[in-house]
Amino acid sequence: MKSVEFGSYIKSLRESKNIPQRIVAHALDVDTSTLSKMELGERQVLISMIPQLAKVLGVDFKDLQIKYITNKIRLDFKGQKYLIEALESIQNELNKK
Amino acid sequence: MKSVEFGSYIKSLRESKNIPQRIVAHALDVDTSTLSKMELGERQVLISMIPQLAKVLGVDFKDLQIKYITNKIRLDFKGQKYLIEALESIQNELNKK
DNA sequence: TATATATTTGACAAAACCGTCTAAATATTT
DNA sequence: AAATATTTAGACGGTTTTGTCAAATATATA
Repeated sequence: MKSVEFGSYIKSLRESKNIPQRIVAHALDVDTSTLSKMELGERQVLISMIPQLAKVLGVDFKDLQIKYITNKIRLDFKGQKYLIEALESIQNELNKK
Repeated sequence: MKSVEFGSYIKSLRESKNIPQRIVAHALDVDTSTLSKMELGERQVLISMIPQLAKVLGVDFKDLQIKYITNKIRLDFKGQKYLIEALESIQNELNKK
């Protein structure tokens, strides 16, 4: 599956700071080929990579995690009629705890 | 990965109505072996199956979709620090549209 | 109990997905 | 323009996931 969205986001972040893939790839412990594919949406960015990614890109971890999650939910459940209700339901559940 | 939650839910639904796997499997166009594994969490239930599933099990589609989505989000993002904020963010976005 | 029905299991091949390697393509610097 | 650095693409083997088949278990019924 080609998802692109989050990949192109981190790519634009990286480019805006003039960091070569070499550096980011090393921080994620993959090679530049894999990172390139992640940026182009041909490989998944794992949620476990968000901490290292935020660090090496010099952005706020919180913001990046939120970006990642919202993007994933948008993608996974695009067009599902009761997504809003589902989000409310899980929020209620989380607020209780 | 063994996720179980939603699988055992539809299994209990099916059993409470005394519907054999044969019927449900046919509605989903898989064989009973696959359905058995879905119920036991050894195969994924696809979101695209929810309509047929609701119909054959005689339950409300809305409720079942919500159940599916909440379960998946809980599973995918368990332990992520800013999940609540991400949910709020995507809700804002959806309410605007 | 014997028989039929339902469910689960394990083996299997097909498909999807992964990260790496190599080399080509592209961009940047000197 | 040449040299260097960066990014992308394709091929590859390895791993994971998939659905089916056939056999093994479990459950229900005559």
